[in-house]
Amino acid sequence: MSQKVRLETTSKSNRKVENKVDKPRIRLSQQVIVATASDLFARNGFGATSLDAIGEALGVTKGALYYHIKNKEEILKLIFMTVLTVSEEPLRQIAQAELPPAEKLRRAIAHHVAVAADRSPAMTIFYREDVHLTGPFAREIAARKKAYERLFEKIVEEGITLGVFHKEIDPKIATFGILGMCNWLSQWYRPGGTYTPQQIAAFFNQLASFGLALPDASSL
Amino acid sequence: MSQKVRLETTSKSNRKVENKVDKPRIRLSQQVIVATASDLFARNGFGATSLDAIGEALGVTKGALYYHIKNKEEILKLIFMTVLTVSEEPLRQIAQAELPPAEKLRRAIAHHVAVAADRSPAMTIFYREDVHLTGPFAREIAARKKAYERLFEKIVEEGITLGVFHKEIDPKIATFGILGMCNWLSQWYRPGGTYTPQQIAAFFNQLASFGLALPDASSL
Amino acid sequence: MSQKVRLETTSKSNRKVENKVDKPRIRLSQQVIVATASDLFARNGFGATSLDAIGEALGVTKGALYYHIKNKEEILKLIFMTVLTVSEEPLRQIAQAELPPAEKLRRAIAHHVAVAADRSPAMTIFYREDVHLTGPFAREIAARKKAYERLFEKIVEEGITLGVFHKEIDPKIATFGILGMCNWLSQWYRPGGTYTPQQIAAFFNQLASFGLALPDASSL
Amino acid sequence: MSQKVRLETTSKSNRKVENKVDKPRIRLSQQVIVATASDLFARNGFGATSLDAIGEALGVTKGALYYHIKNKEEILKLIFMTVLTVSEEPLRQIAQAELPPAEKLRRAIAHHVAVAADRSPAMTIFYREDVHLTGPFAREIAARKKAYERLFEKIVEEGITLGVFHKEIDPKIATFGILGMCNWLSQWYRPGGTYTPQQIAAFFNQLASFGLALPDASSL
DNA sequence: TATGAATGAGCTTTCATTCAT
DNA sequence: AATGAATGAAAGCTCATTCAT
Repeated sequence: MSQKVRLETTSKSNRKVENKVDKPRIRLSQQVIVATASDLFARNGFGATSLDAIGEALGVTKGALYYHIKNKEEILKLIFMTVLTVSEEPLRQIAQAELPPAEKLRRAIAHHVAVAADRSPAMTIFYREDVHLTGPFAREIAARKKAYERLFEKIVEEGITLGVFHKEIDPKIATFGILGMCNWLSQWYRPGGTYTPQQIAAFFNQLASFGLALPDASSL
Repeated sequence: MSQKVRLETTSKSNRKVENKVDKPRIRLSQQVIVATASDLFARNGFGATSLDAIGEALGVTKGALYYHIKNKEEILKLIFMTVLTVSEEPLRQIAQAELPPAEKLRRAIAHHVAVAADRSPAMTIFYREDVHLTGPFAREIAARKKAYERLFEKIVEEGITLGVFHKEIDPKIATFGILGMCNWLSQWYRPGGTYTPQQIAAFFNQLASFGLALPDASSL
Repeated sequence: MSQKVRLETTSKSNRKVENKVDKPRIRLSQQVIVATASDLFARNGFGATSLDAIGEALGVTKGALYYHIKNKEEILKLIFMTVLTVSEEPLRQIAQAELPPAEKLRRAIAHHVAVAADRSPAMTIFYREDVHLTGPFAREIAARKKAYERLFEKIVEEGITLGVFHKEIDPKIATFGILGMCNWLSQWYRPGGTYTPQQIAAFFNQLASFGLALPDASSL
Repeated sequence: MSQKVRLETTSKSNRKVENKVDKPRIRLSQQVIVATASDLFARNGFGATSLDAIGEALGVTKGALYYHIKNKEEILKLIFMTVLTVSEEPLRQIAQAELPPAEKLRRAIAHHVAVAADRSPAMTIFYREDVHLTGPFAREIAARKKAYERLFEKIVEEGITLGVFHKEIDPKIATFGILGMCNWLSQWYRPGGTYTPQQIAAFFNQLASFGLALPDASSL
């Protein structure tokens, strides 16, 4: 008469218990959280990823996350910071180096493609979820993003000034074109595909430097 | 003497009243809703845009929206359909035309840039919010997106086959590069900027066809 | 470029248009509304039946309904009134008639079964949706329902007083039992089933009057 | 001097505080929720009972409920399961026992009345709110309800076959009659009334077995 | 450190009702 | 008489955040 009734619908608590079994139970930390969240944000979107989901993926309750992060937006901020951290310095080095512009461009593309390829989820988020940043941080990111683009642009300008790049193409537009080419990776690149990031970078450099058209195709 | 005290109680109601004044009060319809929603989705993201916000932007209650649309996702679907509708057919025409590949490529780029510039918010949404589509519609969109890319790719392949395009660049990667170049517009293009979409398209065609490097830059 | 995009999801307005075709377009009136609503309320519940649904079933917009009824609750009220109107008077006649109690009971059961069978939806609503009545009307219905039961009860009491019914069974409980037996029809009766309402009434009278047990089953 | 100003900002919070005083503040759990919801559903109907109302009755926010239940329908499902769980097994035992049919019937009625009286709100819901069940669960309940009725029916058939029950009454109709008699309890039974469930069951058995009419009322 | 439990704000959606046309 | 359109209130549900344990 007072028998417990149990529905077949796995209740919330049940689900948690079951999952705990197969989770590796890695030591929780900001880094681990950010890494896991990156994957989820990239796959499902920032807004559509709940802290519950992140916690579940990590084998902890969402409450535990707050021990390591201030709030959800902080995770996003950390992702943006990561992207900039790994991107900025190397490009600055390349831009400042004593090299011919064509070589600079080649290296810049290689660098950018490399980052985009091996930080794929973070990169996806970087260019998709910027609307969710607010306040001064949003402005900082926007500024640094612009600065990054400017470094690229300068390489192009340098090439034009030195007379090795076509001066008919506006350097800003060219830069946007090349960056777009690279950033678009996040829409289609999957690790383990036909080509390595290095090969892709080589193709892109070929395209950006010499174009598709064969030089002797004079009649075109 | 009997001064009215004004509290900081978020003057939501006030705001509404004020807004009504300057709203054109356009006749509500599916099209108008989709247009307004496009702007908001592009600016703030699909998930972060509430129906309340769309209603407010239109000067109606959110309830009124439901007289014209089935639900929030339908708005998104309509945006996706719009993008495909205006994109597909023209590209198909170009791809099938009796033209040299280089000219096809030039036209394809011009077409794609025109659409991306013309329908900037819709395009932004198209490539950013696809995660929010579900079910068969999501699959349909994915398939048609792929088909669109394939049309582009075929132009490149044709150029290679006919011996007018470099055969060193993988056609798939080249396509992704060119499409990325164009699609990236949605991240930086603003109507009324320095260049018209036509000029931008010309630059991109120049870049994709001949590259930045001057042909006589033999020492590279 | 400004082509209209149309989704395959039949929009609200579309649906309406399509339906209008096959509707007989009966002259709208309170009676017709109540009849249609009865079916829907009985099938789906009062709360789960929208005025939209009623309108659709009638081939008109819900707004049109308000020309004939004050509001949704009035429809419910009318249904309750109908049930009482067709039930009360005949039972009163039977109760007051100059007949032996057993015959009165037989007729009362026949009457009640007949009403329950041929006003099946209304009856279902009568005993299921009373919670949705409010105010004085709710009280009135409750009172008349009780009065109806009382008429039945009096027949039983009369039988006991006259020494033709078992005095061991409390007349109130017996009445509830018999009424329950009949009212339960609304849960299982479907027109066109194995038995006619008359036959069912006969079975019920047999059961209520003589029971299942055979009289000579003395050893039981 | 620096008095805090208190505005008349809809004292919602106040109201809550007041309520909290007289609420027992029982430990929240699925069981408690289901119990409270049963009362409210029975009294006001499933559709007309909001989760807000359930929460208020329990002294918690509606959000808190979702920690323990998946959604509103799950509460309903649990109620249905409870009814079946406490009903089925005992009746099965009775039906299978080595007993004369009349005794089986007596016990079956006693069992059914006991459950209906004991779980009055749940029983009310069981027979009133089945329209709100959907999908496979709805089908399962319907099937088990039918199976339960079938058990009853078999007892009647057995009595007829063994020659101890009237063969003039269709066993299916008799079963519906008897079950209706019992189920109707939920419409009028209140704990602490004149009779105990056991007494009511005895009356019903008397009625169903021997009827109201005195055997020597030969002239009927 | 982590959990279980709860809050409160916000969201999408539904719907009875109203009203200009 | 009837429609199209809109309102506003309420509902179910989700989720970031908090906090006692």
